[in-house]
Amino acid sequence: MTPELRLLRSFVTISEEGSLTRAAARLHIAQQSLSQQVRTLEGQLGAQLLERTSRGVRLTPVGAVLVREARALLAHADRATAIVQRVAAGEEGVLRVGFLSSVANYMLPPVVRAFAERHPRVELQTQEVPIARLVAALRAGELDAGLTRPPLVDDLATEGMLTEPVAAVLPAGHPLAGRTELSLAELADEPWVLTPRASWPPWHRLYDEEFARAGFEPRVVQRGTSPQNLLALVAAGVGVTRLPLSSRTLRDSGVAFVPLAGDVAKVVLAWRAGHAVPSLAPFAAVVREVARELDPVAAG
Amino acid sequence: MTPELRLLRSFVTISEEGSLTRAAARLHIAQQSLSQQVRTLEGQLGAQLLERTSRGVRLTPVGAVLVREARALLAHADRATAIVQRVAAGEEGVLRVGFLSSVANYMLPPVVRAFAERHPRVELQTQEVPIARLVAALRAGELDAGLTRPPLVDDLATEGMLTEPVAAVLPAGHPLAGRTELSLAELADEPWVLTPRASWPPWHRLYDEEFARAGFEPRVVQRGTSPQNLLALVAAGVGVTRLPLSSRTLRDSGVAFVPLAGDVAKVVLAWRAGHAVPSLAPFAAVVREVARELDPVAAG
DNA sequence: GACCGCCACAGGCTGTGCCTGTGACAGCAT
DNA sequence: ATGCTGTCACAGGCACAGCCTGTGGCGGTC
Repeated sequence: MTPELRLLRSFVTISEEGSLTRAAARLHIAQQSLSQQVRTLEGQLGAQLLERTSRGVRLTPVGAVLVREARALLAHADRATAIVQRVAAGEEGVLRVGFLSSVANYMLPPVVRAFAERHPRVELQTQEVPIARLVAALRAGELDAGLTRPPLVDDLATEGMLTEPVAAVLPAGHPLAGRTELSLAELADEPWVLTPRASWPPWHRLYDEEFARAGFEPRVVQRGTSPQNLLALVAAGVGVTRLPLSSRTLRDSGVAFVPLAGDVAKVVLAWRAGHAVPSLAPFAAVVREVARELDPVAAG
Repeated sequence: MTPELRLLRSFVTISEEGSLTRAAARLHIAQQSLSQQVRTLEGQLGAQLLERTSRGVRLTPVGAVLVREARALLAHADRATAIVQRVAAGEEGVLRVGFLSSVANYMLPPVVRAFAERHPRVELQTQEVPIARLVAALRAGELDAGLTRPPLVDDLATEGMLTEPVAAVLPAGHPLAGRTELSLAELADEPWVLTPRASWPPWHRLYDEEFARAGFEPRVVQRGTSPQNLLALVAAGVGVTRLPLSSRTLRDSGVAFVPLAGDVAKVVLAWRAGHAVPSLAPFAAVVREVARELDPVAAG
């Protein structure tokens, strides 16, 4: 029968004090209770642990071994609870974060670097995932958080991290490519390339509203599944599209980015509502900070 | 606050069963009690450990870490109690045994060999010590046992291990050296060499009685502190002495051993009364066995 | 829509483990 | 010698931790 840690702790104290009376005082219990604890311990281990004298107690050989083992075990227990508490505090463990391509391209490197510096004991596992898979993985608990773009779904909680300008993307030689700014309405008659509606319906419902507000319904000549894909189609002259200005870095030739006046895109941190893992809070703090550095005005 | 092992054991069971109800059944307690234990655990660690669903429970990330740590800790605890119990059973540990010279010369090697074979996990520390130091070391707890010769003192417990013949030891050319047997009385007029009375008074009081029974008081011409010493004096022709027959092996020239009819010497295992260490019992068993092999008739 | 299995809440009981009071014993000083 | 002071052990009483039973809400399933 394995004794409880409490009994072991008492016994170690007794061995340190060499006296039940003094040990009891240190443990804030009565000497009689401690005497009883020792008897329990001796019963559980089936061996005499103390030699009782009229001037205190002395360890028997078995008692000495028990003290040695108990010390090690108690130290182990303290270490174990410390680990658990660090994990609970989000200071240690694993955090799995999915990034949307159009967010990863400029936020992933600084976020990873800053987080590794701030929280070296947390292993940050990142991956670039399409929106539908990201949402599914969050819901299934396969990812702990995602840096993505709204709108999402009700059962995911979100926190806005960044608001950034949106640009029209035109083939390099397009008549409007030289403009410093455009309104969406000016692109009413252009052929459009957009992502497939099925890739993430909530986005497309938002697009529908925005196009409707601009007074037209875009003529979609082709669908592309990723920003890179869309940029390639634009560069090939298939049509125009609309992307966050930061997507500029994804392609350096054949396309022109012209800011769309008043048009903004948000980046949010998303996680399963009610299932925030402990290290999510520190992570969110780091992302907020990185966002501030990327654009001190627009962040938040 | 460090949880008790009982709570950790319960939690590991819960993680194995994935359900409070089933785990409670396995632990032979009510589901409600187990639920309460988990709440206690969560309170002590300051973190949610389980995700309660309508179809069981699932570990939170912190809970998973706790299970991992708890498993390791519980295994450690089991190992520790096993060690203590082995020590308590005398199957492991250290045993310090003092041997008298006149016992060590023929018993130490077979005892050490047999004990090492029988109890490989007990470290047997042996040393050859004069009788007075042996008794003092036993009383002080510096030795756990001694293989020695009676009489000793009241506060040492003893168990007879061997009874062996005693011989007169004569210089090689002595007129009686050719005899196959002698009585003590026949040596009444010889010059004697014996150990100093102060080396161990109880022995000398016994010698006094025995010499008195033989009808004389020996004329001691010189004192020698060890069997080897006495043998050297006899070989030098200084006088005769009396030793266990087994002391023959201590010197192979210049002396003759002639058995003394009816005279026997005992070897006893001695230890501090009431302070027998656990591995003493196995040790005594081995000594008994070795004694039987040394002399199947006289042992005991 | 009723049933079944899950977990949580509430209240009562029991036994573990605490306390106080007391005794035996050894060492020490008077 | 004889009390005095320290030690630990024994015995009895009490309180609360931790168990039980009864009950309710909630999701999934038939």
